[in-house]
Amino acid sequence: MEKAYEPKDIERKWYVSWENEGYFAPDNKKDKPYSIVIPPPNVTGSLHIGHALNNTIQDILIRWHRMQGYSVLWVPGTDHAGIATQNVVEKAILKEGIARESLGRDAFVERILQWKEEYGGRIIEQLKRLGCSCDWSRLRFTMDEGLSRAVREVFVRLYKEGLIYQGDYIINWCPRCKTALSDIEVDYKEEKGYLYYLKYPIKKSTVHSPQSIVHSPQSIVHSPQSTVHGQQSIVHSQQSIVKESDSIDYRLSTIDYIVVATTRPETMLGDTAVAVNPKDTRYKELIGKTVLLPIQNREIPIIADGFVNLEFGTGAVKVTPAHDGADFECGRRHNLPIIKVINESGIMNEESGHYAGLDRFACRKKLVEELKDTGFMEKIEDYTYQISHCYRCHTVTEPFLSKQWFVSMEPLAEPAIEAVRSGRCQFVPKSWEKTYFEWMENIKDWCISRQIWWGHRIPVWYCQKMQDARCKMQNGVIVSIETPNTCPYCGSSELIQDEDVLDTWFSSALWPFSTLGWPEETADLARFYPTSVLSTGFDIIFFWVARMIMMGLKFMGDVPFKKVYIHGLIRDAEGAKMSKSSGNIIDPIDVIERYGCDSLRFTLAILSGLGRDVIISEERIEGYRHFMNKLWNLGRFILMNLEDSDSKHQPFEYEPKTLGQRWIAAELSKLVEEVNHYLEEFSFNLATDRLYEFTWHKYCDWYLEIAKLELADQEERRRTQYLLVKSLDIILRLLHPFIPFITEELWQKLPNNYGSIQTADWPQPFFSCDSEDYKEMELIQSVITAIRGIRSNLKIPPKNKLEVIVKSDSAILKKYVEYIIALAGLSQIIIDPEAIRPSQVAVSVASGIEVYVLLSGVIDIEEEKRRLSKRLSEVEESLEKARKKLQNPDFIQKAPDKEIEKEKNKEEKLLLEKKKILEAFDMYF
RNA sequence: GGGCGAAUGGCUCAGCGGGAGAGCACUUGCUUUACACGCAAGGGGUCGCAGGUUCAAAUCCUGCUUCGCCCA
Repeated sequence: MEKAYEPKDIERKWYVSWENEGYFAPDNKKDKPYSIVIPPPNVTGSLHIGHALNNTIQDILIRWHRMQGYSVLWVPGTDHAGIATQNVVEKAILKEGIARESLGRDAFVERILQWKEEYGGRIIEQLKRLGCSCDWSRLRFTMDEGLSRAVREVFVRLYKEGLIYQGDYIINWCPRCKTALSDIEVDYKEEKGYLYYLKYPIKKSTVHSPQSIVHSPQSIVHSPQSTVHGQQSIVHSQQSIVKESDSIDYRLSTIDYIVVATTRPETMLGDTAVAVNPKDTRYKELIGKTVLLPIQNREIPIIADGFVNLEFGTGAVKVTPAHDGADFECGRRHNLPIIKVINESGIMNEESGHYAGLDRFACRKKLVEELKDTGFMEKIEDYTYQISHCYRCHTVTEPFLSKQWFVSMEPLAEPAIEAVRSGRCQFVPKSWEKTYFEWMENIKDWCISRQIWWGHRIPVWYCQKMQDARCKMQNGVIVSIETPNTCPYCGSSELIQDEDVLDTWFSSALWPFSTLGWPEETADLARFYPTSVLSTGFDIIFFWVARMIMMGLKFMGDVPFKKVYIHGLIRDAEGAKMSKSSGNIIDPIDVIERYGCDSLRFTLAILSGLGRDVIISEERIEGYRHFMNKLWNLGRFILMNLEDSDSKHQPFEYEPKTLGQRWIAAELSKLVEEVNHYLEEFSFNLATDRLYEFTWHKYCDWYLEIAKLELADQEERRRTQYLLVKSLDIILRLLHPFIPFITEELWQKLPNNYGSIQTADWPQPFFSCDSEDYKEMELIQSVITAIRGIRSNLKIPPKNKLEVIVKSDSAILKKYVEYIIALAGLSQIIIDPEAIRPSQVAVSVASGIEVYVLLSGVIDIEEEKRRLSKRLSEVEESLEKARKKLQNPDFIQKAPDKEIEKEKNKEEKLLLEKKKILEAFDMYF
C-alpha cells in the first residue's frame, strides 16, 4: 500500500466497477422501497458546488438505505431549462452572426438539440465523478417522449376541468427575452429613481359618462401569439375613446389642474383615467370631471376607486390599464379603455405619438424634458423603489398586457396545504413549512405560457375555418393530447398550433411521477411513488417543491415525497454567495482533481448543519483530505499486522476482553447509535463530526496505541487482530455513505469481504460495557495525560523515558500498568498507596490521584513554579465556585441530590489537589 | 411594512437549564517505524446589549441593536 492516499485511480476504478456490476439499480429481492428523484440540473449546464452539495446529500441517503436493505432507487435526469438554454444557444449562434429570428423556429430548435447532444452528457459525467449512485438506466430528460406525454396529459385534463384558462391580463414581460414570466420569475431590486409630479389640466365644461367606452374588435395586434386570434383582443384604439356626443356639460371647476405622481412617466402616454380615493375629501368635487392628458391631448375622466392610496404622492394617480397590474384591474372595474404604448421589445409604439420608435427609457428622458418645457411637470423628487428584473437576464421587466395561459391555483393549493399540515409531507427543517404556507395561502394564478421556442409546445390548436356553429362556439380552440389532423368540430384541416411553449417548471412539477412512467401505470410507479425524500435548496420551494406537491396530489392522489430536506446555500469564506461575476467560484471537479472526491463530500457533509448556509473554503477541504489520509494509514497499519492472522482464511470471532478492547468496542457501538440517530434527523454535520472525532481521537489516538501493545502479547494477539478487523470494518461501513471510494478500497483489502461495501449490511451496536469500564479507562487516560503534561512542560523529549510514582491503591492501574508505561513513555513506575514523595519530583493530581515524575537531572525550578502557580489559581477559582454553591441554602434545598453530590465530589478533589500543590511549594520554595 | 434566521475564542460552527467545546489557524517540543496529510502539550472567549424567570441561564421569556434572507 502507498504511504499516502492517492484518490485518483481508485475513484475511477471503483466507479466503473460499481456501474458495471449493476449496484445502482434497485434490488427487487428487497421489499422495503426507498426512492429519491434528483432535482434535474439544466441539460446544458455544468456541475457547480451547489449541485455537489445537493447530490452528495442525496447519495448519502441513498447509500445509507441501500446498506440498510431497502430496495433503493435514485432516478437521475436533466431539465430542458427553456429560457436559460434558449438564451445560451441564442448567444452562441449570434457569435456566428446568426440571429435566432433569421434561422426560424424549426432550425433554431434543431440547433438546441445539437447543443444538447454535445453538452448534455457533461453534467451526468460530472455527477459520476462525484460518486453519485443513481440508476443510470433510468436516466430521464424533461423533453423525452414519455415526459412530454405526461405534460400534454396534465394540460388537457386541467383544461377540461377548467383549471387552465386563457385570457388577457397584465403579466411580467421581459423585453429582452421577449416572453411572459410568472410572478416568481422576477427579482425585485431596490433602485434609486425619481417620483415625477405631473399636472393634468382639468377640462372646465365637460365630462364623459361611463358609457362612452366603445369596444373596437378590430383593434391593434398586441402580442406575438395574438396574431392567430387577435379578434379576441380587448385592446382599444385611440380613435374609439372619445365620442363627443356622449359628453355632457358640467359645472365649472375652480381648480385648473390635478397633480398625479408616477415613477414611470412614459406610461402617461397610455393613460385613460385619473383615479382618486372616494374617501379623499380633497378631490371630492373633481370626481366625474375630465382632464386633458398632456402631449396626447386626450380627454380622460377622473374616477373614484378604493385602490388609490391616500398617502402616496398627491393621492391622485394616473391610470394606465395596459401597463400596470393595479391599473388594469381598476380599468376593468370602470370599463376604461386600454391603450398600449410600449411594444414587446420595450420600444414605444405608434400610440405614443412622436415618441414612437424610442426605447422606453430614452422616451422617459425626452418626455420628462418636454413636460418640463411645456409646464406640465410640477416637481421631481428623489425616490427609491423596488423594481422587478428578469431572473434570467436581469433586464427590467415591464408590466405588459397580453393574452396568456394560466393555471388556476387555489383549488390545487388547498389539498397541498392540508398535506403538509397533516404531516403527510414534512419539511426538514420544519421552519420552512411556514414559508410554504405563507405562499400557498396567498397563491396567485400561474402564468404558464412562454413566448420562446425551446420547450413543450402548448397542446392547443386553432381552427382557421370555423365552418360550423359548434366550432364557432368553441372559438375554434382545440385542446388535445394527440396532435389533431382535422378540426374535431368542423372537420377543417387548417389548424394552427399555439405558438407558445409551457413554463419549464410546468414539466418539472410532474417530475416525481413522470419519471416513473406516468401516465402509464408502471411497476416503478406502483413501487416507488410516493418517493421518500426530496433534497433541495430553499430558493426553489415556490418554483418547484410546492408545485410538485400540488400536481402529485392532483394526478397521483398522493404527495410526491414524504419528506423535503431543505439545505442551505453555499457561500464562500467571506459569507458571500458564489457567483461567476464575483470570481469566488469553487469548481467541484477541480476540487475533486486536487483533493479527491471523498474529501469534497466529507467537507460538504460536515458543513451541512440544519438550517444553515454552507460556508466553504479550500482550506477546509484540504483539512479533510488529511482525514482521508489518516483513515488510509489506519487501514495500512491494521493490514500490516494481519500477516499471521487466521482471519485470512476463515471468519472467526472473539469477545473483547481487556479494558482497551472492551472500551473501544463499547465506544464503537455508541458511535453506531449516534450516527444512526443523526442521519435519521438529517444532521449530516453531527454524524460526520462524530465519525471524525471517534476515528481520529478515540480509535487512532488511544485504541491503536493500546492495540500495538496487545499485538505484541502472545495471548492477546489473535483477539486484537480480530477486533482490529472487525472495528475497521464497522468504521468503513459507517463512513461509506459519506466517502464511498476510500471506504470501498480499504474494505476490499480486509479479509473475508466479498461483493461491494455498498451492499454490506449497515452496522448494528454489538457491545456495551458497564460504566465502571468507562471510569477505569478515564482514570488511566488521566494519569497518562498528567505525565505527558509534565513532560511537555519541562520540555523532556520523548526518547527520555521517565520514572514515575503513582500514589494509589487502584487495582486497575496495576492491572493495566503497561498501558501507562507505553503511552506515557516510562522506564519505571511504582504504584503504591503508601508511597512517600521523594525530593526532586514534579507533581500532578489526576482524578484525585497524586502522580510524581522523578527528575533525576536538573529541574527548571522557575518553570515548575510557574506551572504550579497557574494550576493553583485555577484550582482555587473552581473551589470558590463550588463552595459558594454548597453554602447556598436554596441550592441545598432545591437542587436535585445528584447535583449536590457532584458538587461535593468536586470540592473534595479540588481540596486534595490544592493541598498537594501547596506541599510541593513548601518543598521547592 | 410583514415574516424567518443568525449573533459563542482569529475563522467556521456545535452545545440550547447544572463546571464554556470542536475543527481550522496559532505557540512550543518531537524522524516515538500506520500516518509530518503526523504525534504530544499549550495559549486564546465577561457566549451581541438590557431586563425577567430560576437554587442555577450561553441555554427559557421580553425588549433592543447589528447582520443575512424571503415576501409585499
